[in-house]
Amino acid sequence: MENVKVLIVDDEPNIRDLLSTSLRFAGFSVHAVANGADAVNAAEKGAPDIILLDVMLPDMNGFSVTKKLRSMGINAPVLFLTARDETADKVTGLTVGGDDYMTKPFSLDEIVARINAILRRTKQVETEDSILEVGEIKINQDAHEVFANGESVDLSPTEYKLLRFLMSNPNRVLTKAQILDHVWEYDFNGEMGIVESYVSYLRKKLDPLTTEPLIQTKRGVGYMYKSVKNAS
Amino acid sequence: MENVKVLIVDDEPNIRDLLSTSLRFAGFSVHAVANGADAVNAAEKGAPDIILLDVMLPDMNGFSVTKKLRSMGINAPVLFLTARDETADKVTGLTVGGDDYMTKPFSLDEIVARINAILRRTKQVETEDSILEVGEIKINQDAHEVFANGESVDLSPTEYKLLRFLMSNPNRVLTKAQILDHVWEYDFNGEMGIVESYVSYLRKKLDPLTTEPLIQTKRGVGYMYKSVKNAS
DNA sequence: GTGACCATTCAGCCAATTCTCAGGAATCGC
DNA sequence: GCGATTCCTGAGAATTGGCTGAATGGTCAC
Repeated sequence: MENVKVLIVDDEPNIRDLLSTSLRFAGFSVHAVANGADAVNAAEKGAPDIILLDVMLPDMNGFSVTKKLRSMGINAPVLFLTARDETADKVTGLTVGGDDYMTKPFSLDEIVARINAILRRTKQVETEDSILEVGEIKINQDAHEVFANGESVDLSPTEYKLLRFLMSNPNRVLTKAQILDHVWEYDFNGEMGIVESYVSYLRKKLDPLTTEPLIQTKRGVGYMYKSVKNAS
Repeated sequence: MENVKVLIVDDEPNIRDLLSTSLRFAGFSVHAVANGADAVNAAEKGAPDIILLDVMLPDMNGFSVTKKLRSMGINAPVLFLTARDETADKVTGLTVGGDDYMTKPFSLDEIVARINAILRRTKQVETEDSILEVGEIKINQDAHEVFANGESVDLSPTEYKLLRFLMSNPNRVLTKAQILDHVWEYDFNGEMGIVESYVSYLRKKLDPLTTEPLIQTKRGVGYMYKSVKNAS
C-alpha cells in the first residue's frame, strides 16, 4: 500500500486538518482542498486513488462534483462524508460502484478502515488484506467477524473497532488518549474511563479463549496488544 | 466474463454516469455516448458485445439506430431502455432476436442481471452461470425460481432481487445503503427501514426451510448472507 | 369493479449497546 | 508497610437499532 494518493474535499478547516494529519500518518499521500471547483482541478492534476468528499460544499454539492469528475473520465472511488441527519433521503446513489459513505462525526480508525476496504474492492492499487491476524486473534474485515484460535467471538461495534485498532499496532503501547482519539468519534466528549470499560469487555470475551492475556496494561502509560511474532 | 464490452447510449448525463460507473465496477468494459449518430460510430469501431440503448434519443429513435446497425452487419444484442409510460407495442416491435428491454427507472442489480441473461442467451461471450447456488439456497435466474434445500420458495419480485444481491456477495457485510442502492430503483426516495421489512419477509419464508438462519444481522453495520465454506 | 397481490410507511416492542459511576483491587513510591 | 494513585469491573440508566404486525395505497388480472 505504498503511495496511495487521497484527495480530501471539505470546507471545514478543522475536519480537513484532522483528516490530513491522520491519513498522512496512516501512510497515505494527502492533498486537501476546500471546495468543489478546486476538487475538480486537483483531481485532474493529481490523479488520486480515492476521494473523500463532503456532500455539503459551499459552491456545489458532492453529487455535482462526482458527476463532473466522471464526465472527465476520472473514475477514482469516492467516500462521501455526510452529516448524521441528512442521510435519510440523500443516501440514494451514494454507494454506486466502489463508492461508500460515512456519517459525521466519524472515528479516525474507522475512516482508515473504510478507505482500505474501498481500495481492496476496487483493486486499483495494492492494499492491505481483508484478514487481519495477529497472534491468536483473527479478524475478517469484510464479514466483521472475529476468531480467537478458531472460535468465533461476538463483539459489539465499539469492541470490534477497539480490538482492530489495538491489533493494527501490536507490541506498541497506546495511551488512553490515543485510543480515544482513534476509536471514538472525534467529537466524543466523555471520560477516558470508557476505554478501561471497553478493554475490560474485550478481555472478558477474549481471554477465556486464548492461552495468555492479549491486552497488557502498562500502568501509568496505556495498553498494549502483545504478540510474540510479527513485530514488523 | 472477462472483457465484455458494453456500449451505453443515453442522452441524460445522470443515467449515463450511473450506468457507466456501475457497470464498470461490475467488471464490464464500458463506452458511453449521448446520441444515435455517435452510437453508430462507436459500435462500428468498438465492436461491443451488447448495447444499452435509450429508445428516446434527440437525433433518432432506437428503432432507426438498430436498423442502421443491423444493416452494417453489427449484430450485437440490444437492451432497450424506455420510460415506464411508453406503450408496450412500441417496444415489442423493437425486440427481435436476443434483444430485450427495461423500463426506467431500473435497479442496478437488475440491469446487471439482464445483461448477463442476454449474453447467456446469445452465447457470444463467456458469461456467468444461470444457476446461483450458495449454501442451502439455489436460484435459477432464467426461470426466476428459488429453492431452499430442494423445496421451491415463492418470492415477490423485490424479495427475489434482494436475495439475489445478498447471495452474490456472500460472507460480506452489506450496509442498508448499499442494498438500497443496488436492489431498489435508482430514484427511490424512501427510508432504509424498507430493507429491514424485506429482510424480515425473506427470513420468514426461508428460515423454516433451512437448518440455520441465512441472513445474519450485523448490528450497527448491515446484513450478511452466510455460507459455511469459502472463508478464504 | 373487485379481489389479490405488492410496495411502502409506521409505531410499539424488545434487545443490544453505550456510557457513567463507584467500590474494591492492584500497583507504585517512599 | 502504607498512603496515593491507577486500574478493574459490576450495576444501572439512557439511548439506539432492529424486528414485526398492521395500515395504507397502488397496480394488475379477471
